[in-house]
Amino acid sequence: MVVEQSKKKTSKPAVTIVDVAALAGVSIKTVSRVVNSEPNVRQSTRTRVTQAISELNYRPNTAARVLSGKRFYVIGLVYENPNEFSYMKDVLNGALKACEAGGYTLLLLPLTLPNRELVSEVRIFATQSRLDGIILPAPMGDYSEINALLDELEIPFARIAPKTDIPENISVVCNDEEASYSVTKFVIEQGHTRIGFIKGDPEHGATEKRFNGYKSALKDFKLNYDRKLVCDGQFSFESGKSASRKLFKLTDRPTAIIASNDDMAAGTIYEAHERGLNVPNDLSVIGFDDTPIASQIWPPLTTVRQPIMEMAESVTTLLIRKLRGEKIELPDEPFKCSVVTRASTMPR
Amino acid sequence: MVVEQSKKKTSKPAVTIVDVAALAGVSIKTVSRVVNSEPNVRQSTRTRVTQAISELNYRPNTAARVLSGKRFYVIGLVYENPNEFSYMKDVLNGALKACEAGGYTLLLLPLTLPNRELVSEVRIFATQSRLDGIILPAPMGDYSEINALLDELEIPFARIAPKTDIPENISVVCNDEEASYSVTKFVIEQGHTRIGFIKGDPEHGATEKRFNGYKSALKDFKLNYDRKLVCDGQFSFESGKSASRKLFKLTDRPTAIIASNDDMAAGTIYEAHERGLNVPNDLSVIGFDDTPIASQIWPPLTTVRQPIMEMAESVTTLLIRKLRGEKIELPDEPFKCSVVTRASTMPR
DNA sequence: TGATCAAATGACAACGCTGTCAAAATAGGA
DNA sequence: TCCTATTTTGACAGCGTTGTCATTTGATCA
Repeated sequence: MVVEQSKKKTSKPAVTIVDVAALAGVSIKTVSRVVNSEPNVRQSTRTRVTQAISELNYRPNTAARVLSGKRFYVIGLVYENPNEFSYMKDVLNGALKACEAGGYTLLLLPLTLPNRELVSEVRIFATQSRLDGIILPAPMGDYSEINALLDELEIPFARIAPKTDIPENISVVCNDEEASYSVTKFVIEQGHTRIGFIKGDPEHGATEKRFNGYKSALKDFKLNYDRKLVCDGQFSFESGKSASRKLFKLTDRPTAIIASNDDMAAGTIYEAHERGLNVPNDLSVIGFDDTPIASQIWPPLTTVRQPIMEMAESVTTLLIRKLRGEKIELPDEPFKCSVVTRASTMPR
Repeated sequence: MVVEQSKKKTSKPAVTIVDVAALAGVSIKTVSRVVNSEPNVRQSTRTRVTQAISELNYRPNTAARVLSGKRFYVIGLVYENPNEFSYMKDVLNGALKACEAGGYTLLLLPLTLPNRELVSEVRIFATQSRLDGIILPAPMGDYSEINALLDELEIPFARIAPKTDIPENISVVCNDEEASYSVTKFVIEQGHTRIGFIKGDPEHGATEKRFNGYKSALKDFKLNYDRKLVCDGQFSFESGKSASRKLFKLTDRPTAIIASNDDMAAGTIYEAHERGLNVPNDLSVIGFDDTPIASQIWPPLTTVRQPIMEMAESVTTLLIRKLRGEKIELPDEPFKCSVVTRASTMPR
């Protein structure tokens, strides 16, 4: 018995707009109108076309759309390629979700900072990749050269957690200051009076807000603001180590340290171990962001969780809507952070 | 005062194949031949065209190519969306680099495991996203249903660190077994004789190899293989905690524990802290992968570094070459891992 | 009832490239 | 030198969609 092996590429003849038009009994242009939610199509016609589309399981050919129209159906995500990816992981997942829902493709441009080629890298990306819009997670949203460049190229962009304000620009923020206030209040209520604070990278929008929350909580609870208790950091583990080292050297050292993110808090705990300080008995430590490391070190960190993924999804959706020419209204309420209490803090 | 808003999009007239053809004094088809490295173009002609291309800074319009030809210039990356992203971050960066170099776009499909919709999710992705090939990082490369599906759809795929072997299939591995042997040998030479081992997720190809390296080192150095010293894990922090908990309960508990990845090693250290065991004085702990957490916990982990990014880049490049129809030869040498010694281990 | 106007629909070119196939150029051999 | 075989090049038709503009339909009003 001879078995005939088919070598032919079983190319299923993809469903095109022509098939839909034929089934619905209209012209392809009308199908196009329905697909793109354009006006001036009678409701009955629209229904007929919609039915044909779902019956045939039709999906527009992106290449043809791009070639014909002036959109690319691509959104770029320009980000600092971090050592610790958890923040970006959430951004990525949120943006991906929104892109998928909106029929867009997400294109990535990881960058290393600091970077003197920053603007030209973004320029090449923006011009060569044929994209419609760009998402700028912190701290990318605060480089005025990049903003100016994208304005020049007339590429709409949206920002996550920016520091600066740009009128009309799409952005999402969360209530960093309020959250920082809450967590500081929590520490104060646990009886601490000498509370150290490690600031983040000054490029990030969150840095100042978190610091302000700390200060106003101190003020409200009538605690002295001691400048010696505040150190600069850059959000990195290493910077957390060196900042906390300074704090430990103080004659009257703090009994609690609030670090502006989890990596720096981890650095603080590391350094405490090195000096034989027990966390939380000798020192309470607080972080921000609730990254995986927060629950994987010992002791696990009391920290502040931000809904990054939701923020990224929301801002991407807004950008897509804008690209579609829809009327959008910028969100007025910031997203809400929440305090996560774990074993790195205890009453004094 | 009325401000007139310009609505015009300053559309720069993109360079097309026609422009190049005109400048080079040939037909567009010949330009196409040169761009696609097709044969049967005289060297002198080829040079002329190449010059025109670089002079005009011409880049082919992907949409037009896709619409016209039968390639999509898209590669999919199907991965398990992990809690700890560092492995995937390296995979992502490597794949991105190769895609950029090869003129391909990378499309992401994060999946949650276990997932009963696994195959249908991949099917939708593969059929609806119009892609040419797929990268499957571990453990995605070892689901035979997915392999079968992609074969059925005739979509070439390449795998990173697979467990199983598929003839002709593109894949990269590293010398896990050898590395595991080395690190076990290192621990033995430090004087440890009771060495615990926490296995990884059985779905991962690395799991068995790492375990085998441990066993053969014990054998070569005439140490007893004690089954009670071996626990199962799933590569997660939590599984590391519960596995080490079992090991700590043994009457003759191990003085060193090798965990099959850093997360489980971190879990082991966490659990040691909880029980008042000092690492490394009372217990040496070893991880695998050299993820960020390895150097951010206290004590920092002795671990094994894998060149994931290079592996991902290499396998992606191979896939692209295959898609281009080039003759490729599968790598015969595995990538090399290296032992990174830090403070979580000490001589006994 | 017809005239007028807006809404709904359709015909068709264009987008930039590759595949097909025919034509031109070149090489090789008698 | 001419003829044939081979290499090199070009003309042109799609690919599936959207934009433009013309045409048809339907609604409104005199």
